[in-house]
Amino acid sequence: MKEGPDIAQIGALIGDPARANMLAALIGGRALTATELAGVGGITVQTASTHLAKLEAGGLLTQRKQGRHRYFTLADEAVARLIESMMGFAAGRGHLRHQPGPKEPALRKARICYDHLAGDYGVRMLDSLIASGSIEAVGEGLGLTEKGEGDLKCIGIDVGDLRSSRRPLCRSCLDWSERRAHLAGSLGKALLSSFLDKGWARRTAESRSILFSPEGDRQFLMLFPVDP
Amino acid sequence: MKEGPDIAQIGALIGDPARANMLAALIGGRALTATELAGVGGITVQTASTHLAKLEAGGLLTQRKQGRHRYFTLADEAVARLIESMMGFAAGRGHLRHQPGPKEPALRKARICYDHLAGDYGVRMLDSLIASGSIEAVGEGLGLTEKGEGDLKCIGIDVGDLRSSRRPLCRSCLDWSERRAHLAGSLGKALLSSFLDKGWARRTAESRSILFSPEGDRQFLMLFPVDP
DNA sequence: GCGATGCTTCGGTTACGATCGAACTATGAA
DNA sequence: TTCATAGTTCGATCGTAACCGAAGCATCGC
Repeated sequence: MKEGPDIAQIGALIGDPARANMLAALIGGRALTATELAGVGGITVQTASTHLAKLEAGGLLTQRKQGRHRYFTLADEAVARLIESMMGFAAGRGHLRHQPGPKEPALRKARICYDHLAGDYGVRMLDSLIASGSIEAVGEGLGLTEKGEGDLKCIGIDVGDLRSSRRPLCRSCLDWSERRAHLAGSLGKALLSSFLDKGWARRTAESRSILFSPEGDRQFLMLFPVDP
Repeated sequence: MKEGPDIAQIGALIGDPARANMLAALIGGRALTATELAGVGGITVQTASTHLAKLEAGGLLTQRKQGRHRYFTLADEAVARLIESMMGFAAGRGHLRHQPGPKEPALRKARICYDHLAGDYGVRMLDSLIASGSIEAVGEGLGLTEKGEGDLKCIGIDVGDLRSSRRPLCRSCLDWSERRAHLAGSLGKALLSSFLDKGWARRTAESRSILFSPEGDRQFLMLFPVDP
C-alpha cells in the first residue's frame, strides 16, 4: 500500500479553497503578487503568505522577487495541465460553483488558458486548422502537417523557432466550458501571441478573458472559417 | 474569483492519505470491499465507511451491493485517468513515498493500470506496435492503422466489437514508473484480457502486479519484439 | 534619515475533520 | 431462532491546519 507516488500531498495542496482559487487565477498565465493572490483567495495577506509558501514547497509555484514585490507563477506547464485537467474532470461531474461554464459571456467566448487561447474562439481555431489540413488529429493527439507549416509561415509564425524548444509543438487541451479540445503547446502560445502583437485582441486587467477588437474579430473569423 | 469548476472539492477528496491509498488500490481495477479498503488505507472499518461515503458522494466511486458485501470500484475510466495523471505528476516532482518507481521489481515489470497493461511490458508492447506500423502516433495521440486491425485479428481480437463501445479505442497513458506512454483504451483492455485468457499471465491476489508464466513470457516477447 | 508599502513570521484562537469505541442494521449460516 | 460477519451511524475525542492581529524585515520614495 505504500508504493507509488504520493498523490495525497498534491491533492491536499489543491484541496484548500483558498489555494485552489489562487492556482486557478494563475493559469491565467500572468505573474501575480502575494497581495493580489490574497484577494482572489478571499483571505488576508498573512494567510496567503503561508499558503504560497506551501505551494512553493510542494513544487507547484515559483516566485520571482522584483523590488518589494514577489511575483508568483505556476512552476511550469505541467502544473497548468494538471489544474486544467482537474477542472475538466470537475466540470464533467457537475462540480460547479455556480453556472456551468464561465459566468461572463466574454470569458466563454475567448479567454487565456495558461498561455494559449481557449473558449469558443479557441476550439473554433483548432477546428478550422484541422478542417484545412494544417493540423492532423489522431486519437487525442495533434500534429502539424507540412501544409500547416507553410500556412503558418504566411501569417508570420516560424515553426522552426518553436521546434527548438523542448516543449511540444502541438498539444490538445480540454476546454472545460466548451467540453471540446483547443490547441495548446508552443504553437498555441505563438498563435495567441501573434494575435496580441497584431493588435487583434488584448488581455484584460483582472480577468482571464481576451477582448477582440472589431477589426481583429473580423480578421480572426476570416482566417479561421468553419464550414456549416 | 468564483467562476469555474470546483477543483478544491475533488482535491480535498484525494488529499486525505487514507482516501488516496484507497483510490490508488482501486486503479488496480478490481472491486474491493469496504473491509479490504480499510486495510489498504490503514484505518478501521468505521472510518473507512465514512471515507467511502464521501468519495461516492463526490462521484469518484460507485458501490455494488452483493450479499452482505459492498464492492467499491472507481466510478469510471475518467477517475482512473485523473488518479494516474496525478501519480505521474507527483512522480515527476519527486513526491515519492519511498523509492522512485514501484518497490517490487515485479510491479515495475508488469502491472495492471485500471484495466490495461502497464510497466516495462506495457511500454514495450506499445513501442512494438508503433514500430510494426500497427499503431500510429501523432503528438500524444494514438490511432489504429488498417495493418494493425488485420494483425490484431490474427491474434484473436476483433476491433469491430471494440468500436461499438463509446470508449476510445486507443489512448495513451503515461506510465509513472517508466515515464513513458503505454496503451490504454478499449484496445489496451482487450489485449490484456487476451493475455489472461490465454494463460500467458495472471493477476496476483493482493497486488497490482501481473505475473507472466515462462511460456507466456516467451510468447509475449516474441509477439512484441523491439529492435535494438 | 524618515515614513509608506509589500510581505513574512510569530502567537494564539478556532473550527473542522479524521479517528475510533460502541451501538445498531442487514445478510448469511447453523 | 441464534450466532457470526459485513457494514453503517452515533458520539466523543483529538490534532491539525486555517485564520488573523501584531510585530518584524525588506525595499522604495522622499
